[in-house]
Amino acid sequence: MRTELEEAYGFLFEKELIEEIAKSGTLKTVTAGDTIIEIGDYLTGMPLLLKGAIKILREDNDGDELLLYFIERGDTCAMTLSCCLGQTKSEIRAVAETDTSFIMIPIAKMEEWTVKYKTWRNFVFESYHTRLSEMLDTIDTIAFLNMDERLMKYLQDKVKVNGNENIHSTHQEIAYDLHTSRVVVSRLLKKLENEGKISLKRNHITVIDL
Amino acid sequence: MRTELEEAYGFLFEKELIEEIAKSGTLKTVTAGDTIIEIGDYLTGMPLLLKGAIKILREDNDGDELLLYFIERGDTCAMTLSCCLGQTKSEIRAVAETDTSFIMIPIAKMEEWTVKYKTWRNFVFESYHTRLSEMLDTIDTIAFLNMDERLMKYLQDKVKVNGNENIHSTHQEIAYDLHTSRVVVSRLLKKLENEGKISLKRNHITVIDL
DNA sequence: AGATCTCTGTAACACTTGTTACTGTGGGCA
DNA sequence: TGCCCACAGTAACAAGTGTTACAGAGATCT
Repeated sequence: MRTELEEAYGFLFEKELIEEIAKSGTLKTVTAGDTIIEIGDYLTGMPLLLKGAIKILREDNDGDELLLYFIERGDTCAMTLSCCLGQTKSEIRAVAETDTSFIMIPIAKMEEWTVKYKTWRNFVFESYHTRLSEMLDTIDTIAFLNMDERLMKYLQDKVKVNGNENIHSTHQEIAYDLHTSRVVVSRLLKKLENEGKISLKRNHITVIDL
Repeated sequence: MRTELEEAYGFLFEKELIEEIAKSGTLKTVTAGDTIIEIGDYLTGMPLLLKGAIKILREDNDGDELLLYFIERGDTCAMTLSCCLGQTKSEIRAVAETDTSFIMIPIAKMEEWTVKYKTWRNFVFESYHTRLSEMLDTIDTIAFLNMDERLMKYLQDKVKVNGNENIHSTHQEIAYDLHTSRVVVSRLLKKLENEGKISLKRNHITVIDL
């Protein structure tokens, strides 16, 4: 854990803070597909991502889902942060996109470090900033783009966070993330394939050139 | 200014902090319709709303607009906050919804107070929290609701921030905020009128019961 | 191999939203 | 008063997306 912590956050935090994090935090490891946070959960801490990627989902009253964004190494979930500080329930679901490891920081420490370490304070503010930007980006996407463009963006993001042009998803899974129907996804994927941008196989999409 | 400051923030901040705010901040007054922040602006400070309401808009590359949310008394714009701290350009436009007055806080003070006053720190975090919630709400709205439901929500919000059931807007203005076309708005408004929920006059909508 | 199940492809249709075009109307102004 | 202009109402159509239904293809299990 110590090595990974240094690797992902060493350039951000001073030695003593890394030390404190290592001491107070608990290492968690989850495998792809695991639900890390469920909507309505009370959060006991805030996660610092060491390895892997997490996808953050929103759900409406009818159980319809929508992918908000991905979180990667070096990120924390400001939504979580926000929930911790406000002692409110989580408004989002977090699911491991890949095999993932992260450190859980107890709430109490967060406040303490905010006063004690400037680097931590900056990190927290920076996290809020990137999270707000990410949310703006999400809004742009759903407000200004058509479904075919959203799908392309989705595939690009998938390739990026997985570090692999091969996407192992069914059309139905993609449909959930984009909050549309399987048929629509199949239709648009087929179009992309005909344009030579991707290649389709069962349970498996290969991105060629988007 | 002092009185209004006490009124809006007295229950949040201690005497000394209010004092400091009054000393360092500059009072600004704008009239309905004025643009306060333009996309791409570098921000020199962060606004604390005293009176009135501000609407926050997003714009895409084609110049298409979308209303994100309203800010009211006691709020600050976390987006601004975020920009200030990150020293980045504004990603949003802020337009006075009503006649509005606010205090501009210089960036330097923000950092200082963050360390010095717990109440200020909490306020900043709280602002981020409410802003993230607001953004989530916006995402829910555009992702999960149909245009007729979005329109109803919009009218309700308008009534709330203006404190008046009479809305002085043209259909075109509403269409801009909702990122749709004038014809669509007219169509849906007419439907709402037929359902007895609103009454329509030229340049003027009265909300009866939504 | 055959049975079964999940995933994908496709057609046909419905619904919502956006577009174009035209009409009428209310209000201000010469 | 009459003209003009911005605003609102409406129809007809286009485009995008969602829904239903069904067929076939690929994987898995016995």
